[in-house]
Amino acid sequence: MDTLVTIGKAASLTGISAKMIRYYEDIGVLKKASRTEAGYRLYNQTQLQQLGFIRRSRNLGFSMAEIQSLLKFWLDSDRESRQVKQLAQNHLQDINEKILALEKMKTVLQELADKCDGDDNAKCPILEGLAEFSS
Amino acid sequence: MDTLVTIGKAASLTGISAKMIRYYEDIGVLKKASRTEAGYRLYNQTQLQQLGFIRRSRNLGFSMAEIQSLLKFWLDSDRESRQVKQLAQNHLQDINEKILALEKMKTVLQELADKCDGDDNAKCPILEGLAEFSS
DNA sequence: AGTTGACCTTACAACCATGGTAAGGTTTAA
DNA sequence: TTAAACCTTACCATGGTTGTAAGGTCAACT
Repeated sequence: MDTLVTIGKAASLTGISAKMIRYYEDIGVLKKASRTEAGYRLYNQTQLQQLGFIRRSRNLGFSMAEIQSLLKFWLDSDRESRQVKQLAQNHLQDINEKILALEKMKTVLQELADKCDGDDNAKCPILEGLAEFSS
Repeated sequence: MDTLVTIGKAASLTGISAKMIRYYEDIGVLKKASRTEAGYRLYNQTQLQQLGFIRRSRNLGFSMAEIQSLLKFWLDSDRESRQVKQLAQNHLQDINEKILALEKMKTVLQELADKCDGDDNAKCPILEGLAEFSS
C-alpha cells in the first residue's frame, strides 16, 4: 500500500521545503509528481526517499547538476561505481580548492587584524593593507 | 595635474571590469563618476585607488556591503580602528565557519569515497551513504 | 450550510556578484 | 570617409533559496 502525502507533509518528512520540492521538479531533477483531482502534488515512499537523497547530497555540497547525475546513477542498476567515485572525487577537489582559497584569505586577513590595535585611534593597518599599492 | 582615464583604462589598471565599476557606482559603493561631454565616465587617481581597495577587499572575501563600510572608514579620518577590526573579525569568523563546514563535508565524503571501489561494479558505498535512512 | 483556518496552486520578484548581449553613440587613426 | 576600438544604457542569465500575492481546496467546527 503506497502511502501518498501532499507536498507539505513531504517537506516536513524530508527537511526540504515545499518551495524547493517544486523547484526540483521544475528543473527536472525530480520526475513530475502525480496529482489529486484538485491538482495537489502527491508523493509516495520512493519519492520521499529521493528527497532524502537530495537533502543529504546538498548537505555534502553537491550542486543540483551533480545531484541530478547522482540520482540517475542511483536509479540505474547498470551504473559503474567508477562513475560515481569520479564525480565524488571531482567534488572533493572543488571542496579542497575552496578550503585553500579560504585559508589564504584567513591568513592574510588575520595578519592584518593582528597588527591592528582595535582601539579609538584612527591608525589602522587593516585599511593600510587594503589600500596598499603593491597588490 | 589629475590624470583622467575612461572606464576601460580604469578597468585594466585596477583589475576590475568596466561592467563591475559601473555596478559599484550603481549600488552606491562608488560615488558617481564625472563625465565627458559625450557622457563617458572619467576616473582620477583617487578613484583608481579606491578601485584597487575594492579589488583587494573582494580578494579577501568581503561582501560589497562590508566593502562599503570599509571604504567609508578609509575615507573617514575620524574612524576608530576598533570599528574596522570588529568588521574584520566578524568576517574572519564567517571564513572560519565556512572552512569548518567544508571540512565536515570533506571528511564525510572522503570516507564514502574511500569505501568505494571505483570499478565497473554497480555496488557503490557512496550512493548507499546518500540513500541512508539515518540522516 | 456556512465559516474559518490550514493547506495547496501558479506566477512573479529578490537576493549577490558577475558575465553576456544588443543597439546605438563617440573617438581615433588610417 | 571609413573602420576599429571605445563608450553608453538596458536588458537577461547564472544558482539555490526565500518571499509575496492572488487564488483554489479541504477538513473541522458551528
